[in-house]
Amino acid sequence: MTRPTARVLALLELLQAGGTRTVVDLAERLGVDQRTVRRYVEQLREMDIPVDGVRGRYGGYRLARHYRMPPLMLNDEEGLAVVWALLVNQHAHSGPVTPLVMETATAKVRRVLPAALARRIDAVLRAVDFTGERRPGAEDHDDAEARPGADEGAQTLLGLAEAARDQRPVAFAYRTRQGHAATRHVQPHGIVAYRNLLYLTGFDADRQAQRTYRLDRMADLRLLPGTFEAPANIDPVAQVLGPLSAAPSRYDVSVLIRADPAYVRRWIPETLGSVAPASPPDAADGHDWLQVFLRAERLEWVAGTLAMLDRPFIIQQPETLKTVVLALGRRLAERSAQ
Amino acid sequence: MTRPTARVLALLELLQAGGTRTVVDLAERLGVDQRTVRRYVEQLREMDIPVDGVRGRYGGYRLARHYRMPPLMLNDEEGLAVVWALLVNQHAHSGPVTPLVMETATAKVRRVLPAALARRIDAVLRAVDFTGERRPGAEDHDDAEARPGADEGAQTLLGLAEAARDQRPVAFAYRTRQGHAATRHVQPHGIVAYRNLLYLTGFDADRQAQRTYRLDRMADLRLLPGTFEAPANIDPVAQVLGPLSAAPSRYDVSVLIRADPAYVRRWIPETLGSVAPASPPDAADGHDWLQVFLRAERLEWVAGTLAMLDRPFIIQQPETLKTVVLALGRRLAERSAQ
DNA sequence: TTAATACAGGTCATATTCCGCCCGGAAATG
DNA sequence: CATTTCCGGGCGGAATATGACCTGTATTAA
Repeated sequence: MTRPTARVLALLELLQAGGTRTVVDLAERLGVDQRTVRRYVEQLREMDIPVDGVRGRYGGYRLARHYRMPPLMLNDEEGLAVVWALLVNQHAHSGPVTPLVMETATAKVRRVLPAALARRIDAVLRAVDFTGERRPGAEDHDDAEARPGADEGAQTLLGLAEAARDQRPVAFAYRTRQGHAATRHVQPHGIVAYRNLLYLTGFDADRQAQRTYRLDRMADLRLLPGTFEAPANIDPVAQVLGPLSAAPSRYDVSVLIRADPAYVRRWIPETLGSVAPASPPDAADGHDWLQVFLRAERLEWVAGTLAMLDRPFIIQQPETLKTVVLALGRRLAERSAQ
Repeated sequence: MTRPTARVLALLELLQAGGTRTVVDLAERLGVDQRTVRRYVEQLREMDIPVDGVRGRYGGYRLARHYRMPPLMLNDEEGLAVVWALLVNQHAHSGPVTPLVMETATAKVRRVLPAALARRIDAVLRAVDFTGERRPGAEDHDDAEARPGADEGAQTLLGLAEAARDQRPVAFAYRTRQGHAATRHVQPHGIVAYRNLLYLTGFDADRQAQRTYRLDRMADLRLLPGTFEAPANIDPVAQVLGPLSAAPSRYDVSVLIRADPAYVRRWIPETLGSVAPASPPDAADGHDWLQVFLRAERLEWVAGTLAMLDRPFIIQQPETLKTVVLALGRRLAERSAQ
């Protein structure tokens, strides 16, 4: 019992006995100074063990009653669902928490599962190999970028959600795309999960306008005093998806493509364009043609997609797209000749 | 985690996750020297915590099976991690269990969380909108297909994992790509999660050959009597990825591309090809060029990808690819003229 | 057999931490 | 109001933890 670690553990055991104990009492039993007992309590709290301090006469320290997880009565499928979900997320690393947290959470959950189920699930964990693939779908984002707020991701999400629910304005440091950091004052409306990223929509008090923010670019979230009135008709999803598909300097593209709808859909997600059967301009062959509308930031991307599809197409709009496709065709021809 | 005390307890937590861990692993996780980890183990042993040391290759430290520290409550981040993972999986519907099971599991987990945390997480669930996105990355599979075995997916996975661990042969009904159903007798070796699908690798007793099966096409899994000897060198991952990237009628493609590696990686996943910096053939500009090797089933796909990338490239191999790219370029030019 | 892996543990110089002892403060009780 | 109890800052010296380096040994694969 000469080591601090052992004493902290002993303190935990004392508290686990139940009831409320004063610092004086604890200090005597552990053979250390009262101040040291307080420091130990501090340590336990840092380990997320909820030690309540009751002030005043008849006060003392006590353990919050639900510091142990009650046994989770999950059946086989449910137990697997929980562990599996954690595992997949850990590998994909989407969402607001780090893989490390996923791991400790998995361990804790596993420990409260019924022994028989735990053993079965261990077999699964050992048998299954996850390929090292990254989750695709990051085309729209610069993923190379570091995530400085990754550790506090959970707190940011929890805090924003509560603020939105309670209609309380928030402030946070925001790193813009250019790397500048600045403080934003926002009335949070909703949070949208899209393509493995989280976005906050809200009303920017400084700019007096609706804005969208990426949660992984936020830091130092804090509540501001007061409340706000949430506007009636807000659609956070539309607000997030809108700018992504209908950006300021956008092109409305209209093309006919002779292909299978499902095939086309592999390259043009729903959020970017519509795909519908169409009758061809010349009545030669009566079907197979699709009318595709889409909005794009760059016509080069559209040209590339048309090339990737490698199906007959007819460009209707805009005229410029024809030039871009022609240019791409020439570049390809040229390069292939080398 | 700067305190020694906290680190010792953290080590205990790590060991409680189960399994055997090496000192190197533990030292990295705790951020201390290996010697220090050994000292920590010593401390735990002094506290009568039975830490077994397993020597030799595949050795490591492990907790004696009986010892169980009371499972601590999930903290904010961990609670969020569990619920979030379930939620994401529910929407993406990957893995072996149905969304309905996800839902009941989520409800049960939510109920054991401390009230304060449960309230915070409820706020998150209410605030976050999931866009209706399907998980991308399904290009290789026919996802439209129904999943008849979805309900028993969990049992199939659990059963196969146990069979693989215990080296017991199994039988199951298998629906082939053409829709035929037939019974297979297999010695299960490993399970691989790839692109949201699960694959079993094993030795087909009837065909006397290594085979790969999709778990979502299996039904009526049952154990067969007897055991089998698992071959020494099996690599389930390679066996699953092999046929996908190195198909029978394949092309070895070698190109130089002048672009950013991360940019190229968006279109060429790791499983399909390698990307490495290269010196250009003409020493004109000394950098920026990447040497890309990839294997493809169809050269048209390679040509489309080169078009999509829209960066300067030089085709090295195969000669045929030049023709294909040239043809694509001409088609594009032609179509854009209409 | 040899090589590789991984636990076991000694020693020593140097940080770092821990501890007890101050202190003033805040909250509950009566 | 006084009392009890938690709360936590600061300080200096003692105790401890740490990393670097080293030798040894058990186990397994080739």
